[in-house]
Amino acid sequence: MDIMVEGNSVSVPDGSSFADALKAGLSGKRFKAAVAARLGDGLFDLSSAIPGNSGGASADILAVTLDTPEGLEILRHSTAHVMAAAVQNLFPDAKVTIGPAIENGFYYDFDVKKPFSVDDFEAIEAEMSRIAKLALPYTRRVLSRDEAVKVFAVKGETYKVELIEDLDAADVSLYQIGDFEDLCRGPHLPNTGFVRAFKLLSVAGAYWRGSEKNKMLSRIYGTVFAEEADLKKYLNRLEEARKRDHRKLGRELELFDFHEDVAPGMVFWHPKGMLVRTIIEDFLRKEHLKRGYELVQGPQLLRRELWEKSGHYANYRENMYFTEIEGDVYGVKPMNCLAHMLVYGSKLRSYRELPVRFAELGVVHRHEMSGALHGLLRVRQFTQDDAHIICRPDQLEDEIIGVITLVRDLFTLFDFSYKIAVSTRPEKCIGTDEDWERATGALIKALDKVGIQYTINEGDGAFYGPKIDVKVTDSLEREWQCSTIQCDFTLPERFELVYVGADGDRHRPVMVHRAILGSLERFIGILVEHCAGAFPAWLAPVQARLLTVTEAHDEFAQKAKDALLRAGIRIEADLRNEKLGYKVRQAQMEKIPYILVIGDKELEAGGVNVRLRNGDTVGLKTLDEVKDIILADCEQPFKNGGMNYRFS
RNA sequence: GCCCACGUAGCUCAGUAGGUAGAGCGCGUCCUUGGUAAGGACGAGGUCAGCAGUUCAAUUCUGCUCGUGGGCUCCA
Repeated sequence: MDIMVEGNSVSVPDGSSFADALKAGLSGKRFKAAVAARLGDGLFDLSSAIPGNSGGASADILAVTLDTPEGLEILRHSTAHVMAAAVQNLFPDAKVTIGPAIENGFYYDFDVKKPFSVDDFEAIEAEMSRIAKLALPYTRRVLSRDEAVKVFAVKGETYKVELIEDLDAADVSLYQIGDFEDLCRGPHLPNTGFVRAFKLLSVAGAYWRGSEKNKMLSRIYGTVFAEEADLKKYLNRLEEARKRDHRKLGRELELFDFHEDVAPGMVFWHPKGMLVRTIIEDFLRKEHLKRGYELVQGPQLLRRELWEKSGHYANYRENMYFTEIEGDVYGVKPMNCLAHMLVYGSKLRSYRELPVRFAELGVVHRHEMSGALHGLLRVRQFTQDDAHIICRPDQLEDEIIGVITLVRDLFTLFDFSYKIAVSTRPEKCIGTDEDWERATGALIKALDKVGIQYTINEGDGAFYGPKIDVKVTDSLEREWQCSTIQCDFTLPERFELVYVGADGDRHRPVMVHRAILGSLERFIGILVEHCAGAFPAWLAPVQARLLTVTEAHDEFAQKAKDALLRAGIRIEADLRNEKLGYKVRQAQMEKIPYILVIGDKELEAGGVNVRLRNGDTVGLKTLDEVKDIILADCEQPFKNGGMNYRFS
């Protein structure tokens, strides 16, 4: 009995396959809905839908529908095959390499004489559609390695031969659609007919196997979804992300810019951006002092000998700037820890003094590869909200708790979601077993005590100690590492840091490097995208602007401005000889939270008419009321800005 | 660094099949005193990223340099 679709009613008999559903004209979503009641949670056995597959334990068992994460991955991987088939039909010389599903789509790398360009997309997409409409089955066969090598060698697919030769397995699986056969673990869709809502997005160069020693291949990125509507939604989200690009908003809102010709990768902060930055900096300083940190500051330049002692000269020189004068070579600091250690070591310290917490908004320079630079998100000169905690081993856990609490509080304040990972001992490392156990244990216990979820990256720690990394997610769904909390066994050793214990002997302290926002530049870049440039009132460089209807209202506007300035509100008056609509438009495009209009009515009432940047009107208010409204708003960091902001 | 694309007015972009360039916004001056997203007129602004080469002639073609954008991790 076949699947029957009549209007909204669907009957799905036992043993129906995904292919049957397609034949009956069911979409992924409707099919899922139809089977959910029968098999629970949308799971469905597709094994019988795969031609040449007899089912059973050794076969591909697909228990998915297309719009689940598992289903999308299969759809995307299968679409990559369709694209490769299309490319080989159109460009017979193209050699195929690899083509996996990725987070929001798929890619395939080709070796071609002339790299692909977006101009090729139309033809490739048309050929893909043609292949998809044929609903060609994906057929699977298993060959021994030697047989498989022969198959690809005959076709001249040298990359595939290399891949197979590097494999450990005795047998490998191949999947074929039409004439196109690819080395592939699978699983795949029953047939190419499912590939409908797809789009090619971009071309890029990519090294064979990711190594810059290898040949540069031509990569095509694309995406595919179960439904046309899902694809549209995704493309709209990309468009929204482009509107929020911090580089665009940075210029439009006069926050910052770059002068690439004279200082690539280094920021010029304009008054409004500098104000935002200063507000954050002031807040950070206060918050650190509250939590028992002390502020210090070291020099930008330190003699080469010191970098040799720390190991940076041997390991990090490529990324450092150097300058020479009168025969002395100085390194521009790429991190702040050395100066902090010198401050610590300037006198003999008792165990009673510990922990010592030195904080610095430290300006560092790192020579990143030119191709890696990206607006505020990857720069060569940046400011870390850095601190070094030097403590006794028995204090480590409490100190980590303090740092994690700060991480939690700050990201909550800024309305960010974040992910935490603990990286443990790598194979190549220094320090004793005891050191590693205690430090790693302290990190994990601290996270548990604060009650924050985390994942563990086995063996991903630095050679000098375990660490906690925190990543926040931006509006493009990109993850950016912000916080890092690193235990360090090596620098206290190299710099012979000591404290005098209760026993009168000298002991070696532990050092924790930590930054919370990471780099202020990067953080502000992420923040601008996060809130689409509509800063919450407490951060907005201009919190309110007074607009006059005619010059008859200028005098009162001036008085109102002075009164609100004295109340601590960042306010401007727009007294220009322009129409009200013009001034409103401009203030709103600048995303100023409060627009205060003064005309005859307001003059008579002795107040202002309040309008919000989302277009809502609050109405006539006295100056005292306006003051209270704005100051109260500042107490609720993200109520009127943040992700709630919408472009008009 | 490497691959591809790109670099024209402050911004967003058009244009020149080789004969030194335009629009809109912004900016300036003047007119307009106007009630919640653009009132009008006139005007100023460009060594067409930089350096070389080909040519009678280069912003346009070629090469190099600088810079920008998308990528270069996610195992067939």
